[in-house]
Amino acid sequence: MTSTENSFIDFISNGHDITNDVCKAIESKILIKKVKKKELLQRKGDTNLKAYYVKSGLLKSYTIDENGKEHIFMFAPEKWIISDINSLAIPGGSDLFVQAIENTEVEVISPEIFQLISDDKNNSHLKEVNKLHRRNAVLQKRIISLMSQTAIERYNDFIKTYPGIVQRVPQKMIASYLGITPQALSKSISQASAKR
Amino acid sequence: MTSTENSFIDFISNGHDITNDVCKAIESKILIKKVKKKELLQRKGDTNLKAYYVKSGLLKSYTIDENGKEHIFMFAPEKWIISDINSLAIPGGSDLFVQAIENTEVEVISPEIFQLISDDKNNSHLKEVNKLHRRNAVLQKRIISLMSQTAIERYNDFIKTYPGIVQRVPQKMIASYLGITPQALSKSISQASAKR
DNA sequence: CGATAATGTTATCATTTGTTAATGTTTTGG
DNA sequence: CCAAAACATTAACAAATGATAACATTATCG
Repeated sequence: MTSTENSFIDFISNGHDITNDVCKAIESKILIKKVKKKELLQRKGDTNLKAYYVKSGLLKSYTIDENGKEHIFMFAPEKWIISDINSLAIPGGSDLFVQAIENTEVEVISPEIFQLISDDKNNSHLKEVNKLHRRNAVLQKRIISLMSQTAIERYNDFIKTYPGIVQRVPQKMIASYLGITPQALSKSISQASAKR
Repeated sequence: MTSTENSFIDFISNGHDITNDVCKAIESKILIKKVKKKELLQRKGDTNLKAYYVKSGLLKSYTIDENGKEHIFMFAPEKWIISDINSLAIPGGSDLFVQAIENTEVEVISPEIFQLISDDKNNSHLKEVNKLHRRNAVLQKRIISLMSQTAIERYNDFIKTYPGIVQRVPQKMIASYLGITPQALSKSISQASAKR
């Protein structure tokens, strides 16, 4: 990855050997989309799942439980990919909503594009698998964190894990990400700073 | 998968087109290991990571937090694969311990075996990726569950997700999986049954 | 079998987090 | 700039969960 990476092709080219043919085939299928703040890219239950490479702006993926409460699954700032492609392998469509927090420009990546990459014999598939493993590891860490840490501890970890995001999203979203109410987070933060 | 699947080869052959050569190469590298109850297959921090296909018995993977409390990440009964192969992509070695709950027979799968599968051009790599996506989806569901459900709700889900396991593991392990103390689970269960 | 360890239950009290509501502040968009 | 919406904070009380301890039950293994 160069420091100027700003496209899905750059993103996956990192460490991959992608043939020029495949590269062009992919580029021809990638769609650029601009979404405004609060606009939805994907709804829970959607079956035509896509992935989104964020060129600029900020997205979130989240679920809404039976009580109508929102739970953010992840944030995706510039150069991140957000998707619920998982759900391709699962009946019932997407579990998640994807919505723009800021005005955002994304590259829309359809499942067929992943297919192209996988079909490219010159490409080292291990890299793709490796990325899935990394994602897996992130999820694993988060589960363990949810089971073993208190909300304020998770908050402090969050700040380290997503530097800069705290400044860009309302605190209630961070609470949602942490799995607690905005009130509880506000309380925790003020108590924690009072101790110092 | 046939209903008599009882090996890693059977497991990955499901839906894959594996050449006979690769198949034999894999088989020659798979090691069968018997572990007794409470025996450790892997320790936190281990760098020579393996995956384990469970032929019989029952394994758990777990972490131990700063307070010495155990948090179970997953259970693996017969025909499941347990691994922290994720951590291959992450510095610092494994996050998890893997230990036998019952006397267990496993096939030890080293990373090079995954390499063999990935290098087999006749094999549809998408299937491998698909499995990772499924695993991903499971983790995702669990995170959402941890954020949005109460302990007793997670317990009821657990019973559905892992039928039969409730009978095979001590309740305190289920508590650990759910992210609560054994006492809290005992309380929750008795309260829930009292309401009926 | 019998001693020991492991597990499950119950109880009490503390802590964390949730719920609801009120209020003040900030942001947004016309 | 102004009105409305979104957000943050605080408070009082409820509910869930944790910590600790005591005790009962069950499993293990020599």
